Amino acid sequence: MSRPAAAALDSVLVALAEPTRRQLLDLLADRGEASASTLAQALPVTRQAVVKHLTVLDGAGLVTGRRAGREVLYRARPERLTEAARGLADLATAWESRLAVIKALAEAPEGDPS
Amino acid sequence: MSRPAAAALDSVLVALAEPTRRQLLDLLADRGEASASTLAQALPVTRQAVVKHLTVLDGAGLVTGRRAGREVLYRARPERLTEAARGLADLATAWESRLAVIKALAEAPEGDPS
DNA sequence: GTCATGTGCAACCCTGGGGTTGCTCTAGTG
DNA sequence: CACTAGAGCAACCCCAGGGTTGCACATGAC
Repeated sequence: MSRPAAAALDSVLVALAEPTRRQLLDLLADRGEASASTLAQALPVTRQAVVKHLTVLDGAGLVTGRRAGREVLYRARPERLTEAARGLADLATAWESRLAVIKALAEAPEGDPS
Repeated sequence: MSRPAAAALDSVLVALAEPTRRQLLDLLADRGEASASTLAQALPVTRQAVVKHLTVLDGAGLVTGRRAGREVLYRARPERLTEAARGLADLATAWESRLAVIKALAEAPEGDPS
């Protein structure tokens, strides 16, 4: 069941790996909704750069945009973040069990009944 | 208390954003321990590339290496992943509460007592 | 001792993507 | 209507970092 989620997780991780994008999400969490132009004013980058980042974030599902008159307002989507967190947690669990198996085998009595 | 954790989270996210590194972690979870040379044989990249990735992963605390004779054996550290997952979950929660506040304000009666 | 295997370091190449500028187009405002 | 503020597009710059090759160094095997 986690197979299709892998790609989604990946895109979220890639999106979150960028400091500027993290900042953007932070700003959005603060303001609720904001346009690219507005967000750009709070950052040391151009509106265009912000737009690109928002595109990436949108691709990862971390953000949605809605048109309001002549501007586009974006807002954060915490659910996706939650899902990503769950994905990572699941991964961690999977690793742990795999490593546990290995450890068990290593500590098992030598005479293995092959 | 989550302030210093932010940097750690960032390094983990950056580390995990790389497909090859994800694969490396997967391999390590499978084998328990492995050297860079061994890991490189299972991937379409050079040992040097693997070494670089392992360095990054080590920097993020996702992996540890121990010297064993003339080779260095690495193994995954699921705990760090778990911590990262928690970090993301906390972030998500923070966003949600902030957005909830904003929404509440938006729906509040117009006559704000400024 | 010699040989083989594996690590460590350094220089280098090259693509991806973060960032910019410049322009056009659209939609509200006077 | 003319004017303005914001979105959208495209070309371009630049560098971080993923990947490579080549060689020197260390350690176990013979």
